[in-house]
Amino acid sequence: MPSVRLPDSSTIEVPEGATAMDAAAKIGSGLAKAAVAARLNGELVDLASPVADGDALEIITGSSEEGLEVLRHSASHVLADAVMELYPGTQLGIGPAIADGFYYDFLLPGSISDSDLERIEEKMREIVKAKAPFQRTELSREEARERFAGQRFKLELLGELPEGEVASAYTDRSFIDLCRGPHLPDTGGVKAFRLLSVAGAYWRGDEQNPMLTRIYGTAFPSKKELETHLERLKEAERRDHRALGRQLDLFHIDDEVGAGLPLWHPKGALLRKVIEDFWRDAHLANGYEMVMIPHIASVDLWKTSGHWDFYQENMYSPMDIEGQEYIVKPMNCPGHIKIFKSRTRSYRELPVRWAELGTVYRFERSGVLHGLLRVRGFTQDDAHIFCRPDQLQDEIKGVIRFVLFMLKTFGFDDYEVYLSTRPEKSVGDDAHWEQATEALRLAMEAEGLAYELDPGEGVFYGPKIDIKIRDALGRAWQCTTIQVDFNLPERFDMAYVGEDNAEHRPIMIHRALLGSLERFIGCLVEHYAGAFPLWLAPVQAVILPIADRHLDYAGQLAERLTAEGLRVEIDYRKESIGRKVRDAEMDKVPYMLLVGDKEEDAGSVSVRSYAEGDLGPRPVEELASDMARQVEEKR
RNA sequence: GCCGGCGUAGCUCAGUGGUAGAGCAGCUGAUUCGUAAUCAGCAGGUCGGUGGUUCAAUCCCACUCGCCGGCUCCA
Repeated sequence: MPSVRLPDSSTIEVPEGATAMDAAAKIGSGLAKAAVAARLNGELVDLASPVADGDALEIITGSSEEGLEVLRHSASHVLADAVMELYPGTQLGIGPAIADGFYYDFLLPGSISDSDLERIEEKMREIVKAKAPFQRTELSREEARERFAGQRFKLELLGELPEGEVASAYTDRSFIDLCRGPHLPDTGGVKAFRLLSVAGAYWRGDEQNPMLTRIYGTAFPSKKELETHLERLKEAERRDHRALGRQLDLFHIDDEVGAGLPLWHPKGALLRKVIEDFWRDAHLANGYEMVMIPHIASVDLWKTSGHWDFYQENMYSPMDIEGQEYIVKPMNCPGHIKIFKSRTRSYRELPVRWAELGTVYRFERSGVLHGLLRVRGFTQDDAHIFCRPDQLQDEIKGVIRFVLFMLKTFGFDDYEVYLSTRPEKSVGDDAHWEQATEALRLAMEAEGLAYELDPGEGVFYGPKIDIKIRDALGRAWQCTTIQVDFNLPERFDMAYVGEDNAEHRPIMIHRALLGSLERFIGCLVEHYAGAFPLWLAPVQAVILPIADRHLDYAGQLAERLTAEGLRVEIDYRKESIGRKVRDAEMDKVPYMLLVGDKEEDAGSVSVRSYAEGDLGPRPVEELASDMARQVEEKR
């Protein structure tokens, strides 16, 4: 009898001609039930695959990452099966599993909307109930072309399949799809699924290609896990910075002002001030100096910098000022370069690190605007470091250390790091690009920062390190960027006088740590779900007098806390204490301070914390110093 | 920009081919209260904008602006 090896290096014997499923059943009926696929000698295969003597076998269940993928991929086939039946004449695109579910792209004869999803789900449930087996067939090119005649996208994919690779198709009921697999044994395994949305998507993500209709859905091994996931999506909605921005009165975006141009309300502006103050202090402490530049500049500057040629699609049209053309700045770098060039620089003064909260304006296509996360006018926490070649590594390392400190202070410890290389539209010679990319790579490795490669995603003048933070819905937003640039110094003919009394070209590092205040605050709001830690909260404590006769004492308390540098408000309204507490809770104020007869007599205050609820009475002095310490520690 | 959806009071949302409602917020008055909504009254909308169809449009159509989910693109 053939025997197969299991992951725990034990072996089991199976009958001649047994499949992976048979082996799973032999291990245990529970496992057989949960099994979705198998890994046979390292390769992911269907459970129907035969096993041979000496094979290494691992049973994949829906609870593993790979198992989920198989389940969702099968769900996408069920979706396509349903759509093909409901909308004859549909052209199939592709239908992969993705992070939280799956999608399938179709070119439909007509159009569908969200309201059609129910009908499609209904049909899918029918197909699931039918427990139609997923059947794998391997086809010759010719057979495949025949089977997919009329399916233009499938034929396109087929044509691109490498010669050596076998063309396989999976069928369930009368539905057939070109597919590598593996799949569940039958459609019955797709028990817990939900279609979520319909969206447009270009075939192969290219604007030149036709736009297909993409249907998104998700699937889980059990109904319970599906419910949990749907709950999570709802929770994410509650964290949405656009809703919280309104609720907490932080900002709004006004039609008449313009799309993508946020207006900061007092509380939002205060939050910004706190962040900006911290940012300035941190920069001064880290060897940076502050600079400031104007918001518009002559078109000549942008021609010299290369923006006019390489960045024009993101820039606003020139405005005429006495016959001269000016442009609203999309970046701050040329301004900082001009400051460098305002006099002769010695090698002794390098590196210079010049920082500015620089507001820039960029044209963004209307469809991409998104709350604070994607706007047309924003303030970058920008800085440019001009250094000698021998200083480059240390400077990049310093920036990496600095940014990790900043992100940590704001409570972000979950982020993704990318190294973006030369894009198609770019300036400069290959040697410099190579050198710059290498410098970034080495610095990250020296700092022990794990990263992924993002080929072709650099800026036109240089490669970059990007750090992305996720929003409530799990979408990653680029915040931090660190860019090495040999090109702008050359375009502007920058120089410093070296030890040898000759002129040398400085290297430039562009970097934004938070990215832009707008995007960063958008992420921050979602990160904390609007309940900011004490040091960031626009209103840190609200004093709630029980009755009007306690207003004097409330005033004294406010004065005492304000003297400590704390941001305090008094709720003067003639409302019940329950009401005042509720409203403060809704505003997510970190501390609610109740004062009544008892407190006034004892010189104390009853503390209710947003995070912990009723904390009981405390002496005023103790509270004041405790709060001040928390702020000091950025908690 | 593209695909699909949406736009009614400050907010959340009902509603109809015969020019509109609720709750909350707001204002006024009463209540002075102990940890998530005291009670009552009042006020508030050229139904996103423009044009068209119609005796009549918030509702139907076209265009436009904005928003939402994606795609493409980005801090």
